[in-house]
Amino acid sequence: MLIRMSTLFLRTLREDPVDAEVASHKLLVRAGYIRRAAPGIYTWLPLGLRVLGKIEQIVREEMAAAGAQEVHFPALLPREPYELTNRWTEYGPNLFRLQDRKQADYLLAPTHEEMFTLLVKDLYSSYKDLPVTLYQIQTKYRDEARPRAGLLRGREFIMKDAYSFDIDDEGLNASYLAQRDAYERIFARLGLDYVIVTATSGAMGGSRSEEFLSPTAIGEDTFVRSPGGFAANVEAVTTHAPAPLPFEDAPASRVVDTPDTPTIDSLVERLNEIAPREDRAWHASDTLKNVVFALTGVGGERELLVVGVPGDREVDVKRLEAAVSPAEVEPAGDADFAKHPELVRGYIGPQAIGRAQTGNEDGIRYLVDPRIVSGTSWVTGANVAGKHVVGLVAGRDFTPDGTIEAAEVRAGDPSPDGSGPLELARGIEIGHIFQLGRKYADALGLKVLDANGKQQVVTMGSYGIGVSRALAALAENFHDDKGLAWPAHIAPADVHIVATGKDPAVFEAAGALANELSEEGVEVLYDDRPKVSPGVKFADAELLGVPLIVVVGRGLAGGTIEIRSRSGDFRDEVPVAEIAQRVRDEVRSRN
RNA sequence: CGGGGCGUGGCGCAGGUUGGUAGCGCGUCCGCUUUGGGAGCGGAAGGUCGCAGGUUCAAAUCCUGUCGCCCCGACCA
Repeated sequence: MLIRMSTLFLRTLREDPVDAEVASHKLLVRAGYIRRAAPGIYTWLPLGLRVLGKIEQIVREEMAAAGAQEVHFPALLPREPYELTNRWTEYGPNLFRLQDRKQADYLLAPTHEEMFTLLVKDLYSSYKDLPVTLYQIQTKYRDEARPRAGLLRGREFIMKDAYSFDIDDEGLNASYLAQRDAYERIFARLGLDYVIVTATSGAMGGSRSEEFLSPTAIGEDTFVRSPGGFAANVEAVTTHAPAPLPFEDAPASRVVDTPDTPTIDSLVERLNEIAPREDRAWHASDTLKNVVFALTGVGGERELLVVGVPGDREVDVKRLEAAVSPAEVEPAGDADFAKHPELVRGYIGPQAIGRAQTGNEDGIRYLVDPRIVSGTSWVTGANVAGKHVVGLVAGRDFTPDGTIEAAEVRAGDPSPDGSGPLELARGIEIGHIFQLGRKYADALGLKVLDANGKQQVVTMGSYGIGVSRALAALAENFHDDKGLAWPAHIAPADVHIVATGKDPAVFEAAGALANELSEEGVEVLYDDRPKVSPGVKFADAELLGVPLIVVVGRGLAGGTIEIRSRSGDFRDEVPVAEIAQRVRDEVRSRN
C-alpha cells in the first residue's frame, strides 16, 4: 500500500481548532483525520478511516476468535420493538426520534438489544441452537445534552456491540467470560492501557457488569482502586460498615437551641460555642445530615426518600441513582415540603421520619449510610426550626428503614474488600460488558424449547466497545506536543517516507524505496510533495504520527538515508543499500 | 436545564464604546528565488460581517427579536 502525500486528500492545520479542549480532539482535527460536521458529529477523512479500519479489524479478529458472528442491523429502526421494552419512553430525550412521510415513528438506534433479541427469536427455537453470540460494528446515535471532547462524547459514534444468548446462567457466565477475555486481548493489541472495574448494571438490568476504562485525567468516569487490586466504578463501591457499638452507657440525648444554623458548617461552629465537648471539638463528621429526594418510578409514581449521611459527606447523586435505579431522582421541591410539614428544612431529624420509626407503612422512607450503625451517636435535626439534638443514638433513639449507598466516595476510604485505602482516578469508558439476564428476552418473548420440551426464556449478555472512542483514547494516550504518535498496530501506515530538497535524485531514491516497500506489503505514506520545505514536511510527519519516519535528503549524496522513530527512541543514518531491509526489520519488530 | 462566552473569507483573529467603500496572520492560486525544521519577494482569488426587523443620508458597528455554536456544571446503555 502506497499513499502519496501529493495527492492525498489532506490538509493539516497549523493552529488548534478553537472549539477543541482535549488533545485527541485538537490533534485529530489538526492532523486531518476528522472534521466536525455538526455538534458531536464528525466526518472521517482518509487517514482517520485507515486508523478506524485497523481498530475494527482487530475487533473483528478477536470477536471471531471468541466465536462471535458478525451481522449488521440498520441504524434506522421502527418504534415498535423499543415500545415493547418500554425504552421508547424510558430512554428519554437522548433518543433520536424521527418520522417518515406517513408520520410513523422511527429512531436512530442508541443500542440494539431489541433487534438482536428479535432476530434470534425469529430464527432459533431450540436449546440446541444455543449458545450463540452475535455482534455488529455500527454507527450509534444518542442525542447527548452536551456533546464534548470531539470523538470522546459524540452524538454519532461507532460501537461494536455483541449479544450472547444462552439457555442457563452457567452458559451466560461462559459467554460473558469469553467476551471479557476477548476484550482483554483487543485492548492489549490496541496498545491501550485499561482497568477493569466492577460497575452497576443500572437501567440495563442484570446481575454482573464490568467497565473497561482507559485511565486518563480527562476521563469523564471516576473510579476507585486499592493497593490490593480492587477496582470499581464509584457507583459500585460498597461502604465498609463498622461493627455495632454498645449504647448502654451512652448519655441520653438532649435538645439544644441552634438558631440560624441551616448548614452543617454553621451548626458545627455554633455547637463548639454553646455546647463544647471536653475531649475534642465537634466536627462535621459528628453530625447526621438528612437530605430529601423525590423519586419517580418507572410507572410515574412519585415518592419521597430521606437519605441520612455523615455531615462531612455529600450525597453523590449518581450513586443514589444507581442505588434506586430504575427510579429517577431529583431534589425535593417546595411542593414536597409543603405536603410534609414534619420535614423542617435544615432541621430534619430521624425521629420524625421513616416507616420503621413512625410505624406508618405509607410514610416517607428513611435510608442511611452504612456507617450509621447501631450505637453510633449523632448530632442531628430536632424537627423544629432552630433546634438540634445532641447524642441521638442509632438503634436506641431512632431506627432507619435500611441502608443505602449514596454518600460520596473519597480517596482514603477503606476498600470494600479490605485491601487498603481507596484511590480515586479518572478514565474513559472504552468497553462495558453486562450480564443482562432475561429482561429483554422476557419483554420480547424470546424462548426456546429445552431438553424436556418445555419453553425456557433465554438469558442474555451484552458487550460494547466504543470503537471511535477507543481511537480517541489512543490519540489521548499516544501524542506529544508535536502531534500524534500511534502504536504500530493502528497507525495509518507502517512508515512515513519524507523526500526533502529539490534534487531529482532524492525523489528518485525515495520513490524507488516507497515502491519497493509497498510492493512487499509494507504500508507506506510517501511525502512526495514538490516545493514543500523540509520544515513543513517534518512537522507534518510528526503531526500525523506514523511510528517510523524515513528521510531521504542531504545524506543521499554521501550514500545514506535517515531512519528515525516518531517516539524519538532512535535516529540512524543507514547506507542506501540497507535501508529497505532496515525498514522491514523495524516494521516486523513492531508488529 | 443553570452559568459563562462567541458568531466577520478555508483556519485563527482585529474592527464595534465614537456609524462613513471590511482588515491582519495562516492557508490557497500565479511568477521568480529558496530547500534538513513551519522560507523570501511580487501579484491574485476568496467575505450576504449568523438571520430577520428597526433607527439613520449611511449599520459589521446602535436598537429589538431570533437562530446557532463553544466552554463549565447538571445529565449521560
